[in-house]
Amino acid sequence: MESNTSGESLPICIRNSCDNSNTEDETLLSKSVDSNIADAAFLEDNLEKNLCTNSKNGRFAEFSAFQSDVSTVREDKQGEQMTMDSEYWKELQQFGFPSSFLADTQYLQLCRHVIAESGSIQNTLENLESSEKIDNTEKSERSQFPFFSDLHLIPTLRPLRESAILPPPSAQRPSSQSLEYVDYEFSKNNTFFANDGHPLWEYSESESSSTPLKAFPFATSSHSSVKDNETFPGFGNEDKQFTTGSLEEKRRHRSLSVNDRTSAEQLTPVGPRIPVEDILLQSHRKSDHIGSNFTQRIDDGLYNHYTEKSSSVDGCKAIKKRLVWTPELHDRFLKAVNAVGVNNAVPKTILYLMNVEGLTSEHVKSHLQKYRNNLKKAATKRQREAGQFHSSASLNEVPFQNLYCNSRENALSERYPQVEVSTDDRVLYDNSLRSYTDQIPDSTVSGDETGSNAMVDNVMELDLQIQSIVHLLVTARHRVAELSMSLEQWLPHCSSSNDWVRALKEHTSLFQQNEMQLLQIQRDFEKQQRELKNLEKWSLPGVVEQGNS
DNA sequence: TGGGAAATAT
DNA sequence: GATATTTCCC
Repeated sequence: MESNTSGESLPICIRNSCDNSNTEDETLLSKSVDSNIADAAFLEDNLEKNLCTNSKNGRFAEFSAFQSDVSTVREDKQGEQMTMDSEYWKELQQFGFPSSFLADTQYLQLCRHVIAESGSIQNTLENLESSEKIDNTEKSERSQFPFFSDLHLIPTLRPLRESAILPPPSAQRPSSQSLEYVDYEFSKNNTFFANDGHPLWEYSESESSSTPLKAFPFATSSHSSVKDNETFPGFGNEDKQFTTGSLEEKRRHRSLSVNDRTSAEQLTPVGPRIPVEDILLQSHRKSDHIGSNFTQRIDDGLYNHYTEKSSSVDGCKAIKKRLVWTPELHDRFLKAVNAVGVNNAVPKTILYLMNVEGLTSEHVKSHLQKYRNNLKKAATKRQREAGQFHSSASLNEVPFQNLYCNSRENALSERYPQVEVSTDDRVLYDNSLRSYTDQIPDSTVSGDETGSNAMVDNVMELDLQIQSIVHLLVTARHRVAELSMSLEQWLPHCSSSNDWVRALKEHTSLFQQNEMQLLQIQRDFEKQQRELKNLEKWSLPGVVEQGNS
């Protein structure tokens, strides 16, 4: 066997031609397995922790009890299989467990599964190593394991999460509540904090799945004092406080006390931390405002560039420099928009919320225009393609589809989809479930949005986490599969026929099967993600591209 | 002021 | 030629 196609013909992932000796190969292989396990363990850990806190918090207190119940009932089935049984999950779901929670749980189990599988491969590998069967000379000829050396594929959870699409802080205001919305930060435990450290919400005790979270209305006391831009309705000019000094401390929570216009609702508090950023100022067109001082601070990095064009005169002529919407700016913009809801977003408000020095409502206006157009475009496109996601049938048990993507298609009809999201867990789950398994009663959506503002956000956050995890899982599994494939190749050269070899082979095929599924999952997943991205961040503005004329 | 669309700049 | 922004109009 060896004679033939030696090294190179060996398919698979040979990424670097290395000439490691076999021992090295083995080591690598072994290491790879180890790291797979570690990765999986890491995932498990995180998930578990997460679930733990949740339940500790009472959010899903009833779950454990329930679960143990169910599991005993289903003792017959094998633990693992049981978890893969979508009926089981449906059942749980009907008991009111939020989808995000169930999904977390499922993934946790998947992780365990991966660990288990990795573990057995490792064992096999160990056997293999100890086995005399492996002839050193034989081994020396093939070095197909080098590729694992540089596979630090598995990213850690955190970075992934960070790169995940941030859920728009949907700002649907709870119609009847006066929760204020603020930029948040996902914390490790179950409390969410605003950027300034103010706790926004946390999982609460309420058992009802519909209101698991508790939002902390800000310390209202504080806001009144806030005064920077004060009631935002008033600020008319763009000259915000140049007194940058204060920014950092700026209370991000400036609540606008109440709404201005539309009576009603909003307490649109704050936008993001409003540090007054720096931007370059542009000299405006002829009508320059206020004199000259446009501070032009170009903050490193952050803000953008007003591309200066006519370098010549500046003050006078209508030199307006073109504002480039950097990702940072756009990000703020999105936050601001989402804080109020696209439908209520108007330049002035956004401008206020963005709190960027030097930005004018005109800038915002046009950007908003573009934004809306993009949303419409995306929505349209989406409708067209509707119905593509559910492919991979086999994955019923992996409900990672997202959430706000297909949920409430209807509501969106009114143009700005993503922001419309105002649902509760249950709804999300129903929707996602529906797409995979049809039927399942539609729960009434619109019902209560009360206090779900924060909850919705939380759900989104959790869903995001799940997405990240799925990603990790897929990657991890993929890696394991890769590993097994190479093992398979190696096997034939090991002329041995022990049980472990057989077992290994079995594992191998198993993994290959899994891999297919996973790929499918991943594909779907990515697709959804793309869609989501489209809806949510349409395209980043000029950003990077540009150059060239 | 805000929305929308034409005009420009990149 | 396609986009991103700015202007112009209502």
